[in-house]
Amino acid sequence: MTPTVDELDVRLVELLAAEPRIGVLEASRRLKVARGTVQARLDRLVARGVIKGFGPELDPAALGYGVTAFVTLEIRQSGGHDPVAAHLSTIPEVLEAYTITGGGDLLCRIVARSNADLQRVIDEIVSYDGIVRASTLIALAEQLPYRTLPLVGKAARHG
Amino acid sequence: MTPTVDELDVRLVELLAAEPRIGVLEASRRLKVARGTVQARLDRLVARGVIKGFGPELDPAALGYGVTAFVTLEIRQSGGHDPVAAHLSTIPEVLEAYTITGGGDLLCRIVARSNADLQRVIDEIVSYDGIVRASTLIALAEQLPYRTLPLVGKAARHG
DNA sequence: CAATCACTGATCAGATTGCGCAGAACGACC
DNA sequence: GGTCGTTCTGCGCAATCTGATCAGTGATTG
Repeated sequence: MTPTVDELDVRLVELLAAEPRIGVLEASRRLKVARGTVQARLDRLVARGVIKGFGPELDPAALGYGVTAFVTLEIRQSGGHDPVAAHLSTIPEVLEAYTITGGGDLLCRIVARSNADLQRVIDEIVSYDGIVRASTLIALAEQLPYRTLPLVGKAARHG
Repeated sequence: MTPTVDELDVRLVELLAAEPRIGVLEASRRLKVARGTVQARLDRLVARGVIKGFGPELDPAALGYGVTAFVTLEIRQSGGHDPVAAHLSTIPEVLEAYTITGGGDLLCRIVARSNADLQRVIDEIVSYDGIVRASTLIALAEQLPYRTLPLVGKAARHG
């Protein structure tokens, strides 16, 4: 299988990650390649889905949501996950949710304005009928902020 | 406390999230405000930290890392978390890590190319001296992809 | 060998950016 | 009521960037 990305792609992605606001032209200068090349590479990366988008990254903490928690939900067997996911999607504080191994449960990441507010959010979550139980882990500190850059380098080296 | 964001900020952020590649000028046309306003709002949002950046969002799955898992690490008491975090940061497959309530443990999100590869990653993680135990939850499906947009709207309404 | 593909370096018109400025609207304050 | 500070507007300019295209070149492949 052809490597998904090559060395130039990696340099391009890293450059864009470091200085997102530079344009294609500037990027081509930094990378010492023709502008068309950068344009083509970018298009290809987006087309392949390696780059999902360039949307603004929002910081919940800066919006006042300083408390992060991980909640494991136990689902009632009947009904399945989809209705539950639909319910979760209506709650803004639920940032993401995954089904995980171990009895058809869900793991979701939620945020809140305070510990008291966290209680409110959890109550809102468990208010749904199909949810049997919720167990919460509060995140105390972010030891390693979300990142994907090292992965690109590895993917390129791996081939 | 002054609301972190107002209604115009929300519309701006939502617009940028929907179509990240449009420029300031186009955004000002869509929002029916002056270009300078959009520029000022954007600068302010970035300065406040609400917008952390515009970097490319990478999809691990498109890079061949289709398996996601959440690993809870039990840390040896002495030594603290920092050395462990440093160790984790050297492993590209570890995308993020949080300290969580419940005995000084760590929760981290990792990815791998396959279940077999997952074993390799976990081995690499636990190879570190300060880690006593690791328990893994494999993500079966992404019920709710990571999102923060609804939160902005809520933050604005809340005031 | 010929075809295919990616990269280069260049051109072009049109659009966008960064920047500054004067005026108007708004709320806060005295 | 008057004044100030802030924000938004609408405008203009020079400089830059974009999207598109084209011919030439080197590498790879069948």
